[in-house]
Amino acid sequence: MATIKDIAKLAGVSVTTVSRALNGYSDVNAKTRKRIEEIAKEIEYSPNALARSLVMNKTKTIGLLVSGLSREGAKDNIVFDVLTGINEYCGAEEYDLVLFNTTTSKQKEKTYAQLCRERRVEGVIVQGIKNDDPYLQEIFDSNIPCVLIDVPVESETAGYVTTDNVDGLMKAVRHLVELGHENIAMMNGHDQAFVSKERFKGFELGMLEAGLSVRKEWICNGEYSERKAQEVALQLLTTYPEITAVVCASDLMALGVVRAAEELGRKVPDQLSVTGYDDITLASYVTPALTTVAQDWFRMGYAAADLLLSILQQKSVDRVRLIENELKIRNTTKERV
Amino acid sequence: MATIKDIAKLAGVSVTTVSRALNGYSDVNAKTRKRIEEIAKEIEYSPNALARSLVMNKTKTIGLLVSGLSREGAKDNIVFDVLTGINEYCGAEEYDLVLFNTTTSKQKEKTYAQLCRERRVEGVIVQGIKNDDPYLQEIFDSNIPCVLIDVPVESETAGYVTTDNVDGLMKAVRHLVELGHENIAMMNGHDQAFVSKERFKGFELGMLEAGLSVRKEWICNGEYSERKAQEVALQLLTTYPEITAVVCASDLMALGVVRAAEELGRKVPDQLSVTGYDDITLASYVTPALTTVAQDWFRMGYAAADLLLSILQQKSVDRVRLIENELKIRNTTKERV
DNA sequence: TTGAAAGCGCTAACAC
DNA sequence: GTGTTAGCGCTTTCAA
Repeated sequence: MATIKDIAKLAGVSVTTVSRALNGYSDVNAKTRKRIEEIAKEIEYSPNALARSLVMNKTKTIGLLVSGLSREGAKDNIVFDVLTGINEYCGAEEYDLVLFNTTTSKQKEKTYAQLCRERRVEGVIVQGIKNDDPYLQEIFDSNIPCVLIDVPVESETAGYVTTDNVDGLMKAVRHLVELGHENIAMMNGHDQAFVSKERFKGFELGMLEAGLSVRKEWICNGEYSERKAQEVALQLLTTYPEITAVVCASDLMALGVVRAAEELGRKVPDQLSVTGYDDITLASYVTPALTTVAQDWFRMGYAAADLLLSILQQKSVDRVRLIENELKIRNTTKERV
Repeated sequence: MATIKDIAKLAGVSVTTVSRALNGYSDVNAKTRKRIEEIAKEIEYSPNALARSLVMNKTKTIGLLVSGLSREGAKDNIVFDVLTGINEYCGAEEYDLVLFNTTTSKQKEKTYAQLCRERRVEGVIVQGIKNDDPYLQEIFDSNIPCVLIDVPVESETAGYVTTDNVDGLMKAVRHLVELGHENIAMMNGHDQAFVSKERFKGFELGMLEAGLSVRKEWICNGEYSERKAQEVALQLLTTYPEITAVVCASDLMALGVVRAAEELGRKVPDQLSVTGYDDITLASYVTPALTTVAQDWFRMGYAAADLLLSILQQKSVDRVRLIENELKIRNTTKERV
């Protein structure tokens, strides 16, 4: 593979001159530069990014730590959308992305900081990490520039992007209340997620606002899983048939709840209203189409990359980016009869 | 950031010894090794992969060239699934993945080979590239180890993974024929894809096998797009109401066809049978659930990584990997009335 | 405008 | 077992 040395030899100049010529420095004779450029093209020279990074101490690379990169993650297109957003922004800024490979088994061998330092990534975007992931503490402790999706971490070198989950869930509750519902249950995810807590807060606030009481037995955890939510909802709706609406913390769980209702012979939305959260692709394709709080995952990814690069450039920007959400009313919610 | 030099100084040995100790060579005194390892841990040393790669001429990195990494690609979870499969295999083999950023605008500035050589990736996996993409020729010409998904390229350094698309489509046709259909149309994708040609071949063969004639006017192109397919199908079914079944080259297009049928007041599957291809997540969630030819994208990604690493290790394995497909009979196909 | 030389952090002959 | 030395391909003082 051709190096600047080869070019230097062929052009009869020093490597210094070649380096300068190719990097667009002004103090190079026009003719020399031209000759060097020609030779470079001819011998198909491409700069060795490794060598350059080594000496410049900059890699133009950012790391991606993705927890949901598993077979299951395909159903909600969230991870994918975020990735696309990141990719879009980084592409424009000439940054490359490296996907860190972090199976749980591997986490024991290598710490987060090791992972980052080895590859000398300039910063990291973290997605889908749970509150109890050992890496999270490390992210806190290390001072590697980092942006998290939906996990609140703020520091000199870290920030996060999220949506207003409290408000998002309130929108869902309000909608249900407007439709006359009073016996509203909530299917939350699990406790290891920041967003779960926020969404629950939104539920409480929404109910409070409407003068409705929150019944503890009507709050369940579906582990963000369709199957689990279905199971739990079956139980819930059997025990408390007076429930007329269920707000869910994810679309997948909402799908599970709808299924449970069907199992019990309760038509959605006529005999049960259900709302989701996320607006995954499935939400609008399924029958009945899900009423849900839409999050723009692409924009979140895009914003995350933007924020990270700002941090890298030492810009003193706000460390948190809030992306808007929006209630999409479709066919799983209806007036209480 | 700590280097082996630092360790060497602290341990009072040479950098060579440190290097050897940390890399598990046998010719290091046990005590020396222990001391070195302790110091390394203490000062939080992590090896600089850049420096190592530079001298070893091996990066343990493979490049990913993904065309469908766009907002649209989220609907079919194909890209994501393949990525997951690749990630899974590479993780186990300690390879990292770098996502090449290739917006079309950027392709003009940087050639494929440049992209790869700059980052010194050991090999590349290419997904979603169209026949008319300028990069494809470059992939041919360069001798960078490469594995393509669904594009037949075979050489010393290149291979591909695909499914038997001819057979896959024949399965769909056979199924329809068994249900008594004779007036079968095909909604193909576009001409820039290898798989389109194969699937069309399968259609012809399937029809031939059943003693049915292929009518040219009944073959259309939906550009692998839901909307376009719907548009085209509307036209087709209006002009030729005698058509009782449509086989599609993708699920998304099948969805479009179903929609077109609905528009025309024709119930699927009662008054029109439709088959898809891919078995994307939507396929089984939509109502009616799509009868489709399932491809295991995860396995394809996994196999691609496996094949690429084999090529890298100079193994003289077969350059093509064929993954099985399977007809999933669901609710968009029914006996002709 | 150009070149010599040093050095980024690491590995690997080779010598001791 | 351990150290010396050279060198991977590049950028960057500093001097000419």
